[in-house]
Amino acid sequence: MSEKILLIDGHSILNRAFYGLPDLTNSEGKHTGAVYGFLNILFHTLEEEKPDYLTVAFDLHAPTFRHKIFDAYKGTRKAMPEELREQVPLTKEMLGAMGVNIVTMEGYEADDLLGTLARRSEAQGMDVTILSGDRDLLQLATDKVLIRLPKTSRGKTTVEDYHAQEVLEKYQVTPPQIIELKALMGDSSDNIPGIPGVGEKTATKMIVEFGSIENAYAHLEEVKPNKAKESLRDNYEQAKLSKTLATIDTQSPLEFSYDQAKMDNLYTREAYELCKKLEFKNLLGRFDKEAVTENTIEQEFFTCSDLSGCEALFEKAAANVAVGIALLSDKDRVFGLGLALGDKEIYDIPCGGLITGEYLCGKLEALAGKTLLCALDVKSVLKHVAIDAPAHVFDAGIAAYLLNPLKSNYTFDDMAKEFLNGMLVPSREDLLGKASIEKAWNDEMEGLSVYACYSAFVAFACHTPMCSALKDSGMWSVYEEIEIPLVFTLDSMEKWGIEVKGEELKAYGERLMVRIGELEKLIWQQAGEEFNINSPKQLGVILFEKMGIPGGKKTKTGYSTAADILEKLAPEQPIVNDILEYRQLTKLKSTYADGLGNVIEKDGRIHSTFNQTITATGRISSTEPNLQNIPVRMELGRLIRKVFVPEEGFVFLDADYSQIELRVLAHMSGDEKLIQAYKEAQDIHRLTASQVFHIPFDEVTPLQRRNAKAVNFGIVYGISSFGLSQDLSITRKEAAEYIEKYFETYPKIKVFLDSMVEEGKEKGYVSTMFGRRRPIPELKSSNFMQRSFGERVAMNSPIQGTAADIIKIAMNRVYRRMKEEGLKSRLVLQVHDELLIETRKEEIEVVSRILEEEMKGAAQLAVELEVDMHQGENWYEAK
DNA sequence: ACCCTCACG
DNA sequence: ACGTACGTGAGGGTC
Repeated sequence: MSEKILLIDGHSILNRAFYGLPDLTNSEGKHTGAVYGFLNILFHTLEEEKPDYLTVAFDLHAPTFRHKIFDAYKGTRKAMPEELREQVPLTKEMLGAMGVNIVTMEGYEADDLLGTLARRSEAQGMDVTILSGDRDLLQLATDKVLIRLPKTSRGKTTVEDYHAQEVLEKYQVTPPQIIELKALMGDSSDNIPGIPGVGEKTATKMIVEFGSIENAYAHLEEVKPNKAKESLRDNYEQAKLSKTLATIDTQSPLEFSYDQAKMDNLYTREAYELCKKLEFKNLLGRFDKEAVTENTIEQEFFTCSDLSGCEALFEKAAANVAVGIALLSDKDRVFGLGLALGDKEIYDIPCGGLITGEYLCGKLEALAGKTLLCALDVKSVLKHVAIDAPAHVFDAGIAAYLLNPLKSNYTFDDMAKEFLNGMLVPSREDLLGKASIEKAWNDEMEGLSVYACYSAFVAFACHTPMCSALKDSGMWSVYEEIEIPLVFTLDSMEKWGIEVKGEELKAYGERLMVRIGELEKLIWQQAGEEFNINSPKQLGVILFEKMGIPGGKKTKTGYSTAADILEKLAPEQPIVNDILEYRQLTKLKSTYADGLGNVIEKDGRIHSTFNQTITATGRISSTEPNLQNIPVRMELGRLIRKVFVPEEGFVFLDADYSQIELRVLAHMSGDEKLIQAYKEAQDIHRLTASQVFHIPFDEVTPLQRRNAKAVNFGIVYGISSFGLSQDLSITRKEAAEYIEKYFETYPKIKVFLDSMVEEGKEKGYVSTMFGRRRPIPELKSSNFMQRSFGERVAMNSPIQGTAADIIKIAMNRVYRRMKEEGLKSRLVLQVHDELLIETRKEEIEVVSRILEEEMKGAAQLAVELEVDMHQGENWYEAK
């Protein structure tokens, strides 16, 4: 078999990669997308071609022979965006690091070098493959010279392959005749003039018939159509010039050594380091770890699988100030442990033989009092390891969340990059793909032990820098006094769960189903056809086209059929009311009756997960299932709460803060009038109405009260006249007047809200009373919408976040007191301003007192924190 | 995977 | 002129 050489048109492939792929930047802000794309194309081609020699040709900036014969020639000088230009040297550096042969020559374009090498190699009996994005190269195709043109569209790369035969098939001309075509048609990107009035069709016809421009000129009378004939006659000299310009010089005096072009291992240590620097993590997997990672942390990873070794490790760990731990586990099993004792002592301890999950957890429990246990997610560790001492743990996930609550997840690779001096480590997905821990364990995936080691190491190594960052930003107390104790409070709530009567839930669902069936028939009847009522698309067509209900488009994808829109549009239409009822019932059925039924565990209870690192403001969230959005506003939905019941011998005590956010606002703004209002009245909305509209308290109409209430809400949300007008179905002007009057009544509130926006713009973040921060990058946006959003967020977050801080403090205190006082009652749910306690009947009085004391006493505000409390045999009654 | 709708605070 | 109230999660439809 003959040898093969792969020749690459450097600039042209780089161009393809730049325009075909989304741009990337590394954390230093360097543009790297084109380099990355180039390498991907290179690697793929190498895998397909398996060449013996490899060379990449680049243009130089110096003028070429073409410029000498034609002033206007552009060639490689066409404008290149700065983002791409700066990637050229980077690509060359990368190719250099991989030992790839690069050729350039003054006075010649890359095309000429490729052509020269193609002809020389062909003459030596080699097969040649040229990789380029430029169709001009097709003139070089022969039986032995393959031109490959990668095309990227919509992220997918396909390659067109051309030997001489394929050129003939596609263009009806031979490869050398491609030059004739280009000379006739011209090429605006190279500034090759071509001849006027001749496009692809005419040019092809001419060359197919006459073979060349010269021969066509010789038979000028036969050239058709007339326009082309005249143009060729008038522009013959120009056409010949264009031909010279378009011809690739295959005889350039290039000095070339096949020795240097010989394929060798590209995956060198230098290339690896550069890939790391540029953060091409997906490419790192291509490198042979053993050969390139001599100086990386993975060298310090060891597996310990014998009991005596394990004992020694834990003994050593106990002497440390801190250790990193990563418990490999799922909900009910432990598979192993990652343990980091230092930067150079990182172990994974898989379960097996005498090392059982119980053994490891017992060891960790014993270790907890002696050394600080650092983990990425302490709550998940608590599921297996009985620790109840906040002072014994460090939670890197929570620290990272406080330092930037806007991220969607907190992974160890991100933490390493951010807190360990840009250290690049493989991500969980790099190591395990999409596999769960259980699957990775069962499949004996290699990455699992590496995953354990990295997790433990990053948690360990981040401890010091994260603590410093928390202290520097004034969030240490939020971390230490609120969030870390909360880990244990939430863990306890998750473990207890809440009892749900499955049978009653089922019966409720069946009752809904009867009415849903009726409504479905009714709706279909009125529509005159059967359709999927749950499909907003189909429903839109029925309502707004078939039935001709007036109403415009509202969403990006079509008609809006949201409840508030339908209510405003056609409150009188029977079908609309039926649809709204249908929607309500199907929601109750699918999300609540069925949804909750599916997550009742064997103990008859639902164990939701309370997530501590999700929200931007500091609230917690609840998932699988979400127990923070159980219906309450509508009676039918509210009935679902009857299936949430306490265990035998217990009752529910439900305690909720009364208007906590508005009280927080009163405190933070220091507005005397609002503070005074809270000291005087129970009905703050009525009082607001009376003060804002200058009416005696007793004469406030229900409508005025409703309006005042909406304004109060609006203030907390970061007031805008548009939002308020939407909510109250009034004009924007009227809404603006309400707001203005409100601010006249409570002037310090305006001052406060403005100051929050100001502070946000200045510092880039706003803070709660307790120092929790929320960054607001949108405030710097040049986009009006974005910036306005940022302003509303700046007004809302300190209020919502402070309320979140307060209830978290209360939860921790309630939890601690019930524990310390040896009570059997337990906290089971938190719904932002509400706590639900499953209370032992004989403890009702003491727990009520604890709730009231700790909730009211969680913060000292200028206004009282008022708490409403109810007792019941189920959640419905207790609310 | 993304949108729409709707449940809660 | 832009086109929204703040914060969430789940289910169903659509592509």
